[in-house]
Amino acid sequence: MAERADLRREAGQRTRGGLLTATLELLARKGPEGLSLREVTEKAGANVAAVSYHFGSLKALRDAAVETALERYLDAQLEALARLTPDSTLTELAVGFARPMMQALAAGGTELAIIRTVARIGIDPPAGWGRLTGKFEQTRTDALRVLTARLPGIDEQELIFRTRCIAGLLNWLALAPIGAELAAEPAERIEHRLVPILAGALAGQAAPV
Amino acid sequence: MAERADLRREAGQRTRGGLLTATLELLARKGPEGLSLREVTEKAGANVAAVSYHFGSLKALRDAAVETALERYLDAQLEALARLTPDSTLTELAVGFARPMMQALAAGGTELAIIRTVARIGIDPPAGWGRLTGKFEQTRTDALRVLTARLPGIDEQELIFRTRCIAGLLNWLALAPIGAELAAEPAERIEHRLVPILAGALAGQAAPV
DNA sequence: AAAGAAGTAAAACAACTGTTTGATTTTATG
DNA sequence: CATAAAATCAAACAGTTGTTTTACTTCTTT
Repeated sequence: MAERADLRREAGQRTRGGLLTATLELLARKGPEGLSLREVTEKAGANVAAVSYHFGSLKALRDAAVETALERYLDAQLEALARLTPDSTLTELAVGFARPMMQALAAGGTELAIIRTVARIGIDPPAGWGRLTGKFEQTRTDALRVLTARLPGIDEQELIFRTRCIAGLLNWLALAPIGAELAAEPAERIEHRLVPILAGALAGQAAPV
Repeated sequence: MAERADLRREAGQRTRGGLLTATLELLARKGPEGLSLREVTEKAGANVAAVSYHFGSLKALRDAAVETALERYLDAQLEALARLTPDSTLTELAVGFARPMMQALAAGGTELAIIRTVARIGIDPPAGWGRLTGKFEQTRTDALRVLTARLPGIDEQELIFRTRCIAGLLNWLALAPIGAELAAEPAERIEHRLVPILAGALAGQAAPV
């Protein structure tokens, strides 16, 4: 029977998925280097051989988990940026960048694990971003459309740099203790505090006040 | 003879110091978790037992290296902030924060290793900052003096948060590839690009433009 | 010159790492 | 029901980890 075959496959995919989520959480906590085979399998309730069986190696499992995390985050990011129009403000752009990160920070659990992993690989990026390069660059062009309209006269290269700066700041908040402190507050208040900072960084401040 | 005794001690302190700087560079490259005993000793040209002999354990060596790095960086930071006066501008404050990090980024070598280590422990801070807590808080009060004067009407708690944000951004630049790209440019140009971003983040931008 | 402290060095230690093997169980299909 | 594929499991693999032990050299002091 075909349905029973699917059930069997589901059972197989269950330990496979368990390994992925366990890896995700450990990645977020200890980073790519600190990932241990026994830790992963114990957390997932699976045998050590399951990693070789389902993924081939621990490194392959790690890469798969990282790619999963990055794609989920990029999708959330692109969705938030899709609301931008040609005459969106810098503040709205900042919201588009901050919201996915902040929501995950407030949610905790797997969501938090994902953005932490994304932030970690922002420090030590894997050799090839593979098929996610497109989505990644898409976020940049989305941002650039608003920035060139709101900040004419500033070099496009410079605008890209500022975009990467605020992304870096958000990544830092995902990893460092200050982000955890921030996450204790209600989500809307987080955004209210953070967005002016991001928008200010994007706009820059040339003259001394 | 006393001079000969000193020479002997110098020989002892030489391998001790070699272990420290080797640890520093490896910490900067692989982080606190990725530190390996054999790697350290080979890089320092010392025997594995030297670590136990001089520091007691690898963890103790790591802590000693971290403390050394943090103190050197805090001293540089405090020196830069000491130039601030009651009527310094936000830009000058941003310079005070950015300059030590940027100079080290451009210098490379041990200087770079130090700020990378400092940035890493910003993510995973050791349990007790120990005797460095004072210097650490000093940087915050130095910044606060300028901020409260230039940005009246903003909550002091919020100003501290913004200070930590720009420090986080600088830490991110020390670790992530974007920082390495930035470091390829001449030092004065780096500052010229970075300071407006930091000052803008400190000032914030409340209303949509 | 003898005794002793300070530092170095090679080897062995148990505990861990990721991976593989072979047997066993579970499930789907004939 | 029988057969074969899919999945799980305990056990063992070789390699690495940090630490300790022991012997040895080097230098200082008496």
